[in-house]
Amino acid sequence: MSEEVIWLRPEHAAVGRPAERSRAEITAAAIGLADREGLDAVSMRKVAAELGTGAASLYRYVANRDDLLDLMADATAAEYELRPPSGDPLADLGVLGTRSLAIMRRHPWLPTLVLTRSTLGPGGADLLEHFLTVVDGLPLDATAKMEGFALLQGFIAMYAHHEAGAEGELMRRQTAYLAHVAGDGGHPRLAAVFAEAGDTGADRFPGLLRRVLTGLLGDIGA
Amino acid sequence: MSEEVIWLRPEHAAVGRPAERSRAEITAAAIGLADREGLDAVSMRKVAAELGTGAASLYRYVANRDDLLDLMADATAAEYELRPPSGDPLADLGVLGTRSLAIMRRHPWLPTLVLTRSTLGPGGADLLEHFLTVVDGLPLDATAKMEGFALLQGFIAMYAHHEAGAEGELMRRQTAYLAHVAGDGGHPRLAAVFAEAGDTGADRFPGLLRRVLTGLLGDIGA
DNA sequence: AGCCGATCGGGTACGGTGTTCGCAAACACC
DNA sequence: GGTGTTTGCGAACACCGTACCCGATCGGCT
Repeated sequence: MSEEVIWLRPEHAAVGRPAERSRAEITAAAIGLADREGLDAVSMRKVAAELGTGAASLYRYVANRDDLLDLMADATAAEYELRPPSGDPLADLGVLGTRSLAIMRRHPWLPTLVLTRSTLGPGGADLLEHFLTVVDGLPLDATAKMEGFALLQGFIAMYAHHEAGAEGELMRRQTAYLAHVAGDGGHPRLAAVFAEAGDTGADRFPGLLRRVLTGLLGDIGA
Repeated sequence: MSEEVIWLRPEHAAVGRPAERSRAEITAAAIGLADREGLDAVSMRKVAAELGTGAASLYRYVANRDDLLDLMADATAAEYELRPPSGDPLADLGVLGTRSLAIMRRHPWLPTLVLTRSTLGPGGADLLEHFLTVVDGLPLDATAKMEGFALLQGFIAMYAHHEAGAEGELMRRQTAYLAHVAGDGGHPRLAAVFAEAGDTGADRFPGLLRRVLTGLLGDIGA
């Protein structure tokens, strides 16, 4: 029944009783739920309740929960506003990365999905095509371009993931522990880092993004 | 009860009935289970069964399942064989990254944990200290060094994660879909990538690692 | 107009999960 | 030897993803 990715399976059958809902509608409900209460709240029952129906009904639209997560992740790609390349790949990738971060800030659950199951649907494919267009002139082979795309997406997801958890309880505990270890005498460099501290509110993203990009492009066009 | 990270809580009480097991023993059982059957198989019941006891008993050693996952991830850091810096940071980071990849290949579940909850325990702290020692002479501020550590770990986890799933069913479906999209006429660059193909078995890791590292270190010392 | 074939809707049920509660058992110490 | 404290762990709870089944509902054909 589900031997292929969901986007290769027909959404509705051609004959029989017509469906009352659509994949898009269910995806929207799931995204709203995740935005409000986090990814763990996206259970089949809760999404179904959001639509005023029962959990079993969702399986008419989606083979399993992972399919739904894939739909959610791919749907966010519609929030890009892809512009034709300007001719300056580094600048274009900077803009692309910034947009990506903005989207992930809007959907705090997205980094987790990107990092653990990076599935590409129609939206992801369009995004990938755009990326390939931007890096078209660069002296990179096909594999390197694909690696670049994955690496860029992954890096931004990591940044957003970290940023989203920065104010959370887990991060508080982590720094508390590292501070503890830094004071045990056996980790002088770590202690030095804590001393230098300097958690100035400056946004580190642009600089980091540039570093990653220069690494990606093989230090051309800096 | 569990306001702090598990490594800041005493493993055993000083008085009363002595415990029959240890965190290390439980961690080892969980790691064995994960190595054999994957991370999803690491349920409290299954881990307990591995030790010939009941699920509830584990909660005397661990506050919840996430604590156990943190213990597992940190325990793998013991598999590093950290050597004193040679004076060539780029080379040292190269061997460090290679070791990291080897460990993640041994424990296919590790990348997921590193990517989603990058908690540092005693092992992670030692690793971080080692990293800081290696990059000590470089003209980077404290924040940049910490970012470099996170980025390096994250990148290697992504690589290992992708590599582990390369032969799997999900990846097969993904490429099947992308091939389908590449043939729809609307994604010429993607089609070009498929045409260039060239999935030669060459190991891409060393080159990729070098790229990421040069990006990290601000293109010094290449 | 009426039937028929096929799909949809969704209640119910199954097996599994993380976690809490409560109590009996086991030890260290006075 | 009693006592205080901790551990071991079966039972129970709430929730999860998912399979099954059957009545409801439609389009197309006769």
